[in-house]
Amino acid sequence: MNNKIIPKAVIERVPLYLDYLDKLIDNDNEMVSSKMISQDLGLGEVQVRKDLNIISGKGKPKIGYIASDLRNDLESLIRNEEKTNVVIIGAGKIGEALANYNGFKKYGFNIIAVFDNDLNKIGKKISDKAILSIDMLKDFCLENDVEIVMLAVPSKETKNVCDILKESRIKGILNFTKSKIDIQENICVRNVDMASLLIMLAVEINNNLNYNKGE
Amino acid sequence: MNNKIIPKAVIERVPLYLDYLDKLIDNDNEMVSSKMISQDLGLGEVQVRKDLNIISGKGKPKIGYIASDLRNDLESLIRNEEKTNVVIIGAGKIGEALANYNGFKKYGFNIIAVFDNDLNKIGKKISDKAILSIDMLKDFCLENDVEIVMLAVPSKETKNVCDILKESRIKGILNFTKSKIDIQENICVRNVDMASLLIMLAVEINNNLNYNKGE
DNA sequence: TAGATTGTTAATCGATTAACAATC
DNA sequence: TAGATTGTTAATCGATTAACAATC
Repeated sequence: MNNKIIPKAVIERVPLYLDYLDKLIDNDNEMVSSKMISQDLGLGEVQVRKDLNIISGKGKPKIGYIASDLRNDLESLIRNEEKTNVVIIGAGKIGEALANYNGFKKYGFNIIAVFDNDLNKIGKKISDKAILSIDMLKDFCLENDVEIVMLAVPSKETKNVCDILKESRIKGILNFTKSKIDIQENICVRNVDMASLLIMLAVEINNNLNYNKGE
Repeated sequence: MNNKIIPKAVIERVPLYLDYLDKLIDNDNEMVSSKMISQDLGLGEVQVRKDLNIISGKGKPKIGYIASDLRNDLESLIRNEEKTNVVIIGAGKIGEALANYNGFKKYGFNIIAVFDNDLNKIGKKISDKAILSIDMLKDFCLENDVEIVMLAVPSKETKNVCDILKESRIKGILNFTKSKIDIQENICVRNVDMASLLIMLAVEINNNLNYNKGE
């Protein structure tokens, strides 16, 4: 269907648009225009127009977009299936926070299990999600069509887990470990590192300060 | 001193370099070249050379960089003071995960307290850090020179907290809430949203798949 | 028709990459 | 000196913005 490749810069803004539309639809707004969105989100008007055109392209001059249609097009960008199955690997602090977080469901992400190798944790639950043994990871993924893995294990475990994942037919990894993921097999990887986020903020702050002090 | 403005794209790579140098120094390597770094991190050679030149500029032809000097220059990008004081606001799942995470210290970030408005939590501790009442937030920040705030409260609380923060002389906010932070006052904001990260990964996956199916 | 909003084409800006000159 | 690595200048690429034509 939609076989245009979507520029990376646009992808970064998809969650923003989705969220905005959700609120709009909740408030019973039927129509929406690029101008509205751009103003409310603080983005450029042309930028939004261009983004929406790439993503949906169903805008009508003078009228704008039908909010629910636009939402659908944004959503179909995220997944083809009814639901996207996700598992969390690592039942430590981060894994637990992820399992408890309930903002994923709304976008069709279904967290169906948590994996760990700690015998004290296996068998227990985190907010309704069973903690299973890493030994079952591969079979579980294959049987349940798991598409995405959130990886939150200690760094030294990363390699082992990745070896298992290679054979688990998953499509993407959200990597919360410090280790670089070295997987070919056409698996998408996005790294999330709390310390990095803090560092980037700090550098921006210092830049900002130096700049304001005058050149 | 270093009053060059550092491009955003370079800032994104600073944590990567820092981490790489840490490992290198741990293994007693004294010297390092752009080529080494670019190969190990999978980046372009010229890109690394240019980045390091902007960040440090102390490279010597034929020799390369002194690893520890380079590390220092990267670190001085992060902060001018000895330590950067940080507080966490919100002692929920995310706040807790952040407080427990101990990867911040290494880069000079000092998490000195957690704030919440839940009387059941105030007075307790999360891994050594006291949970204090939000009422004390402003004074605490002023007295302790808090530079950065990690904000992990329920969305509806965001506005209130921001009003307090405006008067707390902080310089940056790492925003884990869904709400847009509307603060002028020269405060840097970086938004972190778990759902967004997952969405971006999912879009990339679908893009990738469509692309591979041939145009 | 007139006005508002769309999509598109061209210009600008910033980041990456390629080519090369400088130097320990 | 020759070789390796640096920093810099110019070319390319991608994203944003500005200007405008198309249309409900």
